[in-house]
Amino acid sequence: MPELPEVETVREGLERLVLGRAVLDVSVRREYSIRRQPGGADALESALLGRTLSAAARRGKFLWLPIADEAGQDTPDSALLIHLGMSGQLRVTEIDEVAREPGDHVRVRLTLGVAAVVGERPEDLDPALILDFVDQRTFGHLSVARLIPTADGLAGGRGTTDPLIPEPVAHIARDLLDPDLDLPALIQRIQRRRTGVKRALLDQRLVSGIGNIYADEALWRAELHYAAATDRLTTARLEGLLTAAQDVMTEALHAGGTSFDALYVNVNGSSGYFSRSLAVYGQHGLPCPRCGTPIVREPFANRSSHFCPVCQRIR
DNA sequence: AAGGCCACCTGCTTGC
DNA sequence: TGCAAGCAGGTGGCCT
Repeated sequence: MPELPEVETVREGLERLVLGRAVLDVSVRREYSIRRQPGGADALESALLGRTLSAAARRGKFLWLPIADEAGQDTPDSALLIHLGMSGQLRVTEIDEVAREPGDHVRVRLTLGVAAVVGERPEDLDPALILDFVDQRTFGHLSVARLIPTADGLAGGRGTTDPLIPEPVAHIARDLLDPDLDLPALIQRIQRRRTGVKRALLDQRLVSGIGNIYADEALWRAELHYAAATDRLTTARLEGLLTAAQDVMTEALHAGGTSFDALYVNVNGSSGYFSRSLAVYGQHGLPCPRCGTPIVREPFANRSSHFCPVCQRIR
C-alpha cells in the first residue's frame, strides 16, 4: 500500500491523535510483526509501558514516535519505529468503541492513556485510545529503536526538528518533500550510478519515499523509459523527473488527506481517490492520457513497470 | 563494491 | 469445482 504520500497521511493522523499520550498496554498478536525488535515482545513492552509519545516523525516510508519518560521532558533517546511494508495500516479507535476482539489482521495493539493536560477537569479529558497496527501481509514491522545523530546534523525528517534519526533508518536518504534535501547533490549521485533510472528512483539509500506506483507515474510525466541509463541523463532531464515525482506525490497527499475522519488513521493509496488520477500504474491496455497508445506492462525487478511505448522510448 | 536478485508472508484473482 | 500459478504499493541480506 504505502508510499510516501500514504505514510505522510498516516503521520499527520498520528500527530493529531496520539501525541502526549502514555502507553498503558502493549499486546503483540503476531511475533513476526516485531521481528526487528531485539529481545522480542517483552523488550518492546518494557520499552513502551508508561512512556509518552512525544512526536510523529517520518523520513521516506519510515515512521517513528519518539518516546519520553513524561510529557515535556528532555529530548527522547529512543522511538517507536514503524514501517507499514506492503499492506500495513494504523487505526486509532476510542476505547469504548472497541467492544469486540481485534480483527484477524491486527498484529499489535497499543492502549494509550488520556491526553493529560495540567489543570484540565476530568470530564474534559479525552478518552483512552486503541492504536492498532493492522497488516495483512506482515511485511511491515514495529520496534523500539535508539535515536542517533543525523549524518548532516539537520532535522531527522518531517514532523521533528531534532537532528536525530532511529538507528535502523540512518541509511535511508532524505525524501523529495524534505526541505533539507540537497537536490543538486542528488542529481549528481544519480548521474554517477550505472543502472536504469527506475532502479535509482526506487533505491531508498539514494532518495526515499518513491515506490513502484509513483516511480511509474513520475517517469510517464517526465517522458522517460524506466530503463534509461542514469549516467546518460542530463541534469535538466533529471530535474524534470524529480520535479514530476514531487508533483505527483504532493497531489496524492492532498487527495489522500481529504478522505479522513477524525478517529481513523487510514492508508488508502490505490483504493482511494487518487487512484482515479493514475496515468499508467495498473492502466495496462487503457489509452495513454497523452497520446492514446495503449499502456504496456512489463516485468521489472520481480514486479512490473507500466509505461507508454510511444511517449516513453529509450534513446 | 556497486548493482541486482530473492526471500520474507498472506490473500486475492486468473487460467486451465 | 478444484487447484496451481500469478500478482500485489517494500526492503534487508546476500551474491556476483
